[in-house]
Amino acid sequence: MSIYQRIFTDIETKIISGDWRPGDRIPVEHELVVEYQCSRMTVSKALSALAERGMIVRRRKTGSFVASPQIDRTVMDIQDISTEAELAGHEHRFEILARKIERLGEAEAQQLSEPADAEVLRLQCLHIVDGRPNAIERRIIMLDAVPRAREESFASIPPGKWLLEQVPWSKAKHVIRAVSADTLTARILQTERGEACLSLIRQTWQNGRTVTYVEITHPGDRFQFAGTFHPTAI
Amino acid sequence: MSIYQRIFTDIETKIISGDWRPGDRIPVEHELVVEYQCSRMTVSKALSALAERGMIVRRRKTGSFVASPQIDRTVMDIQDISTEAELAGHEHRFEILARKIERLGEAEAQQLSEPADAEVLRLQCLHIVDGRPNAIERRIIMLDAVPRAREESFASIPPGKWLLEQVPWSKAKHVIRAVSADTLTARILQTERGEACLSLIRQTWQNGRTVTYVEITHPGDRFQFAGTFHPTAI
DNA sequence: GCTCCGCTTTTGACTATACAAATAGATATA
DNA sequence: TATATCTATTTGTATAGTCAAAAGCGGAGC
Repeated sequence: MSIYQRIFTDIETKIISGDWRPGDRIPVEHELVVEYQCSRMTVSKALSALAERGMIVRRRKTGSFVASPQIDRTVMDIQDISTEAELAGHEHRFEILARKIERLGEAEAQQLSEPADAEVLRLQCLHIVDGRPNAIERRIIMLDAVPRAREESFASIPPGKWLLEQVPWSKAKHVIRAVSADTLTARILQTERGEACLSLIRQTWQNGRTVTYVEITHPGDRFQFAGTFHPTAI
Repeated sequence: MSIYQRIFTDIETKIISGDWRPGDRIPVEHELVVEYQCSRMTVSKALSALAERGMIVRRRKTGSFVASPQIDRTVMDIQDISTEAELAGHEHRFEILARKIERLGEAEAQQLSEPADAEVLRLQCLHIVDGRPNAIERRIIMLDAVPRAREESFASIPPGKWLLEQVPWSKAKHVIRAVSADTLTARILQTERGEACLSLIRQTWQNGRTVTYVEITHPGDRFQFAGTFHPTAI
């Protein structure tokens, strides 16, 4: 493994593991030169690669810092709902519909590849944009991975945003599907039973352990994902 | 603009414009050193950046070549349907349901930001995977951008794949939605009217001109998009 | 014909150095 | 006090080289 790859993965590991958190300053190039006994060019190459991936930001004179996670730059701009709505200039609020601590059932445990008796926090949350229901969020938070969730009421901060602050820079897997609204979902989203809904499922890991599993269901007539692929801009 | 940025964008432009096509060999580092009057490191930096973006592949001894387009590495792995099905080990075939040359209507022209009287090839194509309808593809090809489409019957090659060969490395915009199947769509996809369907709309440009506009509608129970975000692997 | 060996080309990784640009913070000036 | 200027730090870009690894190619030997 080359030196710059080692520097890259070492720093990436520290960020992904939560050892270094967003805003933390990472060693300046000169310090890494000493640590790895290599030239500044080599360090610079590793840091530039990290910067291009959006994991760190670099500023002259002040140094390099762990960036704020964006959940996903590779799978379109799927941010947490509240941030997304605010950026688009919409008014966003949310309601916690259900919140309970349980143990994982057999089927779910298998689906998440987690032990069947793991303690989880199960949340149901309704997102309302400009006064209309925009999404229903069904979430499982693994309590052994995020013990602080046990005391969090999510009264003032939506679960997705809260988790981003607690567990930054994790791995995630996404699935996007179209599903028909069942009776309950339709009632909550104030739409028709059978209405086409866009469903985003995301499972998030940190250090190989599942952190959260969430399904976000949007009414098809009020939501879409968009992404522009422009190869330009270096 | 720095030298390596100039090299990067110069080559990118040649690829995006179709000047250099997939498989074409691009000048070796030494030639670019002479052309741009710079050091090899600078050339190497530009070419490595292009390689990391997947636009070129580099091989020792043989040189660097324009890569085959993947449509989109940034917006999940949305390839053309036949390639995708084959990779997953499924049997794929397709039927052209309709093929006619028309002029763009007023509404469509506005939607595509193209002149209202532009000549287009309008296609409707059914994709069948493992014997079941998997997608209906409604496509518009701008004939001034791809004149050769006028003579192509698409009997043996699906339109998406054919276009990839004709117009490699373009810009694209994607929208993913959930829609309810109308009567016609439901009949073609052999599903129920009102059934949730996953719709992918893609508009593709080259040199600022629309090349094609396509809506691919999948039955919700037979299709999903999946993407894993793994920050690892340099 | 076939296999193995060495030559050559091309990329990959790295060093040591240089200068430029940005800018936070200290200092000097009005 | 407010503003302008200087300075030191850190990153950004570039040079001119070295050595290494991969791999195509041709020739020697069988």
